[in-house]
Amino acid sequence: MRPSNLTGRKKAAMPQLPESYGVNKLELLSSMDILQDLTEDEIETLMDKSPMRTALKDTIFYGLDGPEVLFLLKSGKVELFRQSPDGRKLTLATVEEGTFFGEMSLIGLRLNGTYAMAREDCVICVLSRHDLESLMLEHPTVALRVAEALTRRLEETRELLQEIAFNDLTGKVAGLLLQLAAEDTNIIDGYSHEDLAARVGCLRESFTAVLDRFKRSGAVTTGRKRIKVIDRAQIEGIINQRSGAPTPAKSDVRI
Amino acid sequence: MRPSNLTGRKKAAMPQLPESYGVNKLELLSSMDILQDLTEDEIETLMDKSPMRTALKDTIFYGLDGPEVLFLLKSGKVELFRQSPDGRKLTLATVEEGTFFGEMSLIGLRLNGTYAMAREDCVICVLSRHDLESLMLEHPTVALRVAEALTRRLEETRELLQEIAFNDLTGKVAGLLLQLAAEDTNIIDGYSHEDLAARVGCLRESFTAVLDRFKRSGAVTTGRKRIKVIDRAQIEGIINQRSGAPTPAKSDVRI
DNA sequence: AAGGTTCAGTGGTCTTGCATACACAACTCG
DNA sequence: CGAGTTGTGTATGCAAGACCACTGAACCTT
Repeated sequence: MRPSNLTGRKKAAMPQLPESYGVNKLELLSSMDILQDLTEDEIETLMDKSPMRTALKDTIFYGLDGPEVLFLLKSGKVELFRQSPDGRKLTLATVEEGTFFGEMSLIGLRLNGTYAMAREDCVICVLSRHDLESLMLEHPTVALRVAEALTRRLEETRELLQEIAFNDLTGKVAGLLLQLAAEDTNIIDGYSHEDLAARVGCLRESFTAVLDRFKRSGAVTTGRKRIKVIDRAQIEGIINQRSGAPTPAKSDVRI
Repeated sequence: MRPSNLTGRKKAAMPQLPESYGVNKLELLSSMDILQDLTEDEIETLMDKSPMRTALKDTIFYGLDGPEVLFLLKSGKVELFRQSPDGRKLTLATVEEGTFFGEMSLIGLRLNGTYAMAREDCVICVLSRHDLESLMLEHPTVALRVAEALTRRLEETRELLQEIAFNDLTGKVAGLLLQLAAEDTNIIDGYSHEDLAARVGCLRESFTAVLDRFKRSGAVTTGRKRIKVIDRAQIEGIINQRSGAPTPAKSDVRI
């Protein structure tokens, strides 16, 4: 079942969200992280230029084609992922509302092999490369925010890279569980084993196997599309024993 | 020999580079990618504020500690890497002259578990977080360039991630060879098997084994710290057959 | 020239995780 | 309610790499 269940998605019989969406467009835009320093007027100007779109849950709305644009995610949740020729999927990042993606437009590239899938119904605002550039040039604070956000993501991606490179599967899964478990409830909800496997780059079966070991040792309990972390400390133990922890490291610091 | 040969580096009996370095400081700064839109005057002002340092080849000049600063690399080559508790090393990126690193200072963080090692003698200019921010706010073009550079790196890191996640070792090595081989000569020079293994996250022995297979099939020839790619096409074939290639992919593009 | 150190090449064993193949449970939708 | 779909649990063989233990060659230093 490897080769792409990406196609067989449910054609949600959900009403197409109306263009205006009934919500204050202004309010939506001002909630964007990178626009937070703009005045209402400035946002309004921007508003007029940038079309507002919707993407239904579980649809891939951006693939290999598509224009060079920056997406501002107003509401919903988007997953960015890549796919290997044999259909394996790797989740690069999950984008939450209030921020952007498609930053490749900054350097005149498309999302470039990366697909974007709505994990929830999404309201998205589209900014052309040109508009984005002038926005950044006219409002340095926006540019600064963009740089900050990009830095944060670069760091996250590096973290992920380190985790994938250093940890064995058990460690990766442990890390993922800790990362995803809600702070308060310690529950991971709405992800299938298949989804989670894609985030650590392994087979679904392998994921299930690891999770099963955790379950047996009492670290988690599971239900359909639901994992509850019981013994956080134990899982942290697993991950620390294998990687990530800052080494004292005897470096010749000298500059 | 796993646990850190990072210590036993050669204490190069090389003359400490003079502070001024005999070269025109102005010229150096204006060769920076992110500063290319500044006037000479502007660069001169900046110049006075930012100290100029040198780092000798093979020294780690930034570790877990250190201040929140942005480094502008004037000349030389810097390798950014992480290390697992058991001493394995993973190279995140190699920074070439004319660009920056230490961008974590933008969000008030240190390099954060990342070490920086000079692979060649380096001349580096240091910018405090505050100076960087004001520079970006006063000169939007600088901010734009920074954002562009960050985007490029994010993309590179994602590419690397995909490569590590999808390819088996053979594929990773193939990708690395293509990436590092000089365009003109097709030679990879100055890296030991140990270095290269660190970049694909495997043991030195495993790297040697893969390389040996390439050698036997006539795709490369080798010498001490020197690999020559003979049959580029063949190596490309290996990598493409396994990953990365854009899938036709039947996406429901709909927005 | 001698001794030490860094590189490169090899063989053998052991573990991990992939591939594959089912079985069954839970959910969905007509 | 029933059929199809999606999610989860297991078993088995197999291959890739990690790990370990050396060998010898190239290079550097004195």
